[in-house]
Formats: sequence, C-alpha cells, structure tokens
Amino acid sequence: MTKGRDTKNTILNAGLEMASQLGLENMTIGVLAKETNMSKSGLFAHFNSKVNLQIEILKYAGQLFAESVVVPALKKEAGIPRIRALVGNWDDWSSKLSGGCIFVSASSDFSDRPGKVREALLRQQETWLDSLRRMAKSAMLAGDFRKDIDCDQFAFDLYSLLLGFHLYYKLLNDSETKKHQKIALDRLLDNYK
Amino acid sequence: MTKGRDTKNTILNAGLEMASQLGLENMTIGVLAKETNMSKSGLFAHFNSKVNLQIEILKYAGQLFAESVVVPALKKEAGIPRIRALVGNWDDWSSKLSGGCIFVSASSDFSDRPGKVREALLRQQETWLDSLRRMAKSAMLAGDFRKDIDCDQFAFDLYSLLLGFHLYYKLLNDSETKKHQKIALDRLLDNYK
DNA sequence: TTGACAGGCACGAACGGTCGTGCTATTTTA
DNA sequence: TAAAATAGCACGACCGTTCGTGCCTGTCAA
Repeated sequence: MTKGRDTKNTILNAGLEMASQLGLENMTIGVLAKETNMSKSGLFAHFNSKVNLQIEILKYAGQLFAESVVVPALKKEAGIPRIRALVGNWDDWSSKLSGGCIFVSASSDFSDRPGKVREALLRQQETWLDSLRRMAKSAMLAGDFRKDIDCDQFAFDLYSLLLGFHLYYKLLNDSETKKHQKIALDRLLDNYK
Repeated sequence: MTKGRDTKNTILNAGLEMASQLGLENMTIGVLAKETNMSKSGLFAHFNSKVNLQIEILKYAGQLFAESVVVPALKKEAGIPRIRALVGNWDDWSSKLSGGCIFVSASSDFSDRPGKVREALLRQQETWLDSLRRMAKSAMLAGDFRKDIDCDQFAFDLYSLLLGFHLYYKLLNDSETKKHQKIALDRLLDNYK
C-alpha cells in the first residue's frame, strides 16, 4: 500500500519540477522516467495516460500551493499583514520552482487547448481567485480596507502584481523586481485603505 | 525576387497565428505546411531550421507589434492620452491573436530554455520596456506626471496590468476584465499625477 | 512449516506516428 | 535559360501507448 504511493510521489515531485521548466505539454514521459530512474512503462502504469499525469501534477501542485502559500498566510492576523504574507509566500513559491509558478506557465500553455487538463487548471485558478477575494473581505472586516471596496477588483489588482513579478523575475532576471513589487503593493494597499 | 517574399510572409502570418495558439515550441513545421498548402520541405527551405523560423516569427511579430501598438500611440499627444491609447492598442493586439500576445506566451515558454530564440525574445522585451519608460518620461515632460517619478517602476506597473488583463481575458474569459483593467489604470495614472 | 497462489509493481521490447532535417528532382519565375 | 522556389522522399530520433513477463510480498491451505 505504501510502496506505490511513495514512487508516485517521487514521480509527481520530479514531474512538477519538469513541468514548471518546460510546461505541462512539453514535459515527456520518457525523460521523466529517466529522471526518476524508472522505465517509461513502469512510470506510465501509475497514470495510464499523459493527460492523467498532467492532471495529477496539477493537483499535487495545488496541495503544495495551499500548504506553502495560502495556509501560512491565513495564520497571520486578517488584513494587511495577511495579504503581505500571501504575496511573500507566493514569491517564494514561484522562485522555488526553477521554471516559475506552474499555474502561470500552464495558464499560458492551455489558454487555447481545450480538454480535461484545462478544466482542472481553471478550477484551481478559480479557487485561487476565491482566496484572494476572501483576503480582501477579511481585510475589510478587520478595518484595514474601506467598506465599499470591490473584492473582485482587488483580486485582479493583486494577481496582476504577482504576474508582473513573475515575468520580471523569471525572464528578465531584473534585480530591482522585488523593489518594484513592494512599491506597487504599498500603493495598492494604500488605495484600498 | 518577389514570389519568395510573398510566400514567406504568408508562412510567417500563419506561423504567428499558430505560435500564438500553441506556443513557439509546440508549433510544428508539418502542420504549418499543411496550413499554408505547402510541402514540409518547401516551407523548410525558407528558414533552414526551426530555430530560425521561430526567430523570424518573433521578428515579424515585433514589426506588427510596433506598427499596430506603439506607433499609433505615438501619434497621440504625449502624456496620459498616449498611455491610454497604448493600453487600448495592446488589448486589441492580444485579443486579435487567438492565442493571445505571442510575447507573453513565449516569455513563459522560454523563461527556462536558453538559446537563440530566448535571446531574440529578451531583446524584444527590452525594447518594449524601453517604450514604456519613454512614455512615462514624455508624460512627465508634458506635465501629466510628477517630475520625481521612477520610469522603471512605471514600466513594471503598466506591464503588470497588461499581464493581468491577458490572463483574465484569455484563460478565465472574465467578462468584467475590461472594467477591472480600466479601474486599475485610472488609479495607476492618478498615482503618478 | 511449507507450497501454491494472488496482487502490486516495474521492466524491456515493440507499435504506429510525428518530429526536424537532409538530399535530389522538378517546376516556376524573372 | 539561369536561378529561385517548391516538391518528393528518406533518415534517425523520440513521442505516447500497449503488451507480455517477472520479481517481490503477503495470504492461506495442507
């Protein structure tokens, strides 16, 4: 009962790393097998199709994301401290994976590729936006934000900021990225006060 | 001398479309040939390698981008009107291509794939950020922005906004996207006033 | 205590396809 | 008619997937 689970987890770990670098579509089963010292067929047997593998990687990433980005932020006091923690955690998350946040690269990869993988991705992005909206709402209740703010708008604003950080950091390797993000975040929070 | 150019342009047009949908890496020569009613080898002879094809598509996109996004904006009066025009043009540009802005998807595709294509992409992104910085500077000189603003910061802020729009529009198909972007842009411009 | 059996797990080999890329003709254009 | 453009064909590599097989571990009957 445990041996199979263990192997699967090893595969998912390596798969997440590879998918983050090359994209979910360009990750290949053969190379992933080599990476995990397995045979292609042995690895394949755990998932029965590439699409399933992609979906399971997405789920696995979702769990990891919740554990390392969202949950720790929720332990901070509601409002601005929580939002700042979330942004910091997200930055760490996307920096840790060598190819950046897998949800960002997958969003680009699957924006025009209908199918089960896209649907799974969409569901996860909706969950994420929901977390953002909730953060805004709790900041309202905590008194850090005005009472008349638009939580949807806040989600858009904050996510845009993260996407900017992601591109600057990953592609341009801009050393000022952190600073830019901090300034933009300060201004954003100020505007919702 | 002209027939070759014509064919090449046809190929680049179709290639840009395909690359925008599938990414520069997942676009294949065989399918592109079918799309343009050519043989694989006949098409191939125009570029001599896939990497060259990718680079030429990027250059082609760069020209188109300059013509349809940057240049028309420069015809507006410097300052806020020019910046608003730029954002509108960019939105149109990324909506026109069925897979979204090719530079965004390529950035995600090649953030971790060293080589000539990545270098070409980086050069183009630098040019783009330069345009953004110049827009900020001319807005300063026109009196629409304060004199002490950071043009690099402005480029980061504005590009983040466009990236947010891009993801919302392409992946989530959110009907409120335009509104969100307008609100965020208004606030951004206000902050630089 | 042993031997037959079952299930989970991984393997190598092979399948039909598609990939990018050479070569050599043939057709089209200037 | 020379040159440019396109087609035909073949190649080696790799793709996702299937299949038959064998090892290991645990269960249960004798």
